[in-house]
Amino acid sequence: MAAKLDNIFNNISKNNIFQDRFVLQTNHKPGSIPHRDKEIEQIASIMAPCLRGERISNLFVYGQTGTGKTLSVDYVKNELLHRNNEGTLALKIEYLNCKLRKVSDTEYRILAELIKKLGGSVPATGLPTDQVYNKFIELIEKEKQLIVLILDEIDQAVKKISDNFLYNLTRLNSELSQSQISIVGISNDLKFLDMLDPRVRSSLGEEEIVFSPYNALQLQDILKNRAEKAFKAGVLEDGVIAKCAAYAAREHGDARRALDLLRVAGELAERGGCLKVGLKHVDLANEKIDKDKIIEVVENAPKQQQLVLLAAAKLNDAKNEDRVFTGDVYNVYQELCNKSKTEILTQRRVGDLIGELDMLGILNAPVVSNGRYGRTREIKISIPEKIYGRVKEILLDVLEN
DNA sequence: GTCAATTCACATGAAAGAGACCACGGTCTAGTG
DNA sequence: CTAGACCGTGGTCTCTTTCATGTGAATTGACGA
Repeated sequence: MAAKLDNIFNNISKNNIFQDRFVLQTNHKPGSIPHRDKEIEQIASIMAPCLRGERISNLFVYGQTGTGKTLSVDYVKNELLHRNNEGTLALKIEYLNCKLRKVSDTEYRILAELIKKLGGSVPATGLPTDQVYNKFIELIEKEKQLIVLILDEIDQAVKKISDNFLYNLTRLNSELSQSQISIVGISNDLKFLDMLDPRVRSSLGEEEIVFSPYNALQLQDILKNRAEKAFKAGVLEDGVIAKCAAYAAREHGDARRALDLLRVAGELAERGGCLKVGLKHVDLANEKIDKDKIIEVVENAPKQQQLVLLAAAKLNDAKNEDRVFTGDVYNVYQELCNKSKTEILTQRRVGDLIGELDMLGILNAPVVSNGRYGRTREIKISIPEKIYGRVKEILLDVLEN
């Protein structure tokens, strides 16, 4: 055992692969953003008037995940603030990611978070929402200022709440006498604007910018840039970067994914005590990322959801009938609840849980119509063979206690 | 054989309840002068 | 007399239930060739 540990620690302390691992982490902000010059220029020209103290048009930025939206907007934001560093203008640009756990899901919390960012404070709960609005307005009106709110992953927020939250925000200007607000929305969902109320759409989408996905070559470029700083010279074998880029390009050109791949590949190589990062590490990394995601989700899922998944897994194993439907799962689920002395949820709710598992990609549960025999979901497990065992262990563990 | 009506087994929506959490303001209690 | 403990009220949040409505195609049955 001691020898093994020695081995591990030595490998780490030698650290023969990475130079600066942080560069590959997702929260790292690179100094330059390749292949996004045009978009950055657009954003800058739209936001520039705020340097003259004028209200800027509301802006809407679309694009798939990992296409550099957040990064670009953030970059422009910093440039603007930098140019205004003498503080001649009362200009505030606040960034808020609507998807963060603490923020998520409710109008109240988003407002609370905004207030906090603007220097006020608001209790986590317990206040009527309109009072929070008042506080928000009061805070803004305290002095004459220009405020730009950058709302990242705004689609997530609107999906959970309704869009009249956005309506309220856009309308806020009419209630303000001296200050002014602009909104920059960032969304992954291209169809997002269509879902909105027309009134909101017209006022929010005064300007729109679309970020197209990176292609494989651009991804390679980005990776090369970062890899130079992240890895020691010469540890990357030929084709590693190209392969990472290719994998990521397959997934709608997600740069984040590409960087994750590269980082995990590096870590795997390091852990394996290799001196170089090879193609096989990339393959392993690709697998590992998916696996880890699934296992993490399964582990952290609420108990009821785990039981539903276990029920589905049991039916999947039994396989005397090749098609598994919601009703079947519900029956098995009930048995499991009895066994583990858990409260039994209604079928309505279980249906939703199955839907959530489907969204997470753990189940594949499309709605099918069997004509006379009703309409239901046909449920299949979509967990890779290799970790299916692990997942079931986790689930059976849940059943025990 | 053709076509519309029927029917199944849920999906999907909307509304509302339970229980946890929290802020606020009023009241009570103990300590202080 | 005052600061802090305590309590009731009213608000939010999350998860869930209840009630209501929707749905796609296999099946059925009437109809005509």
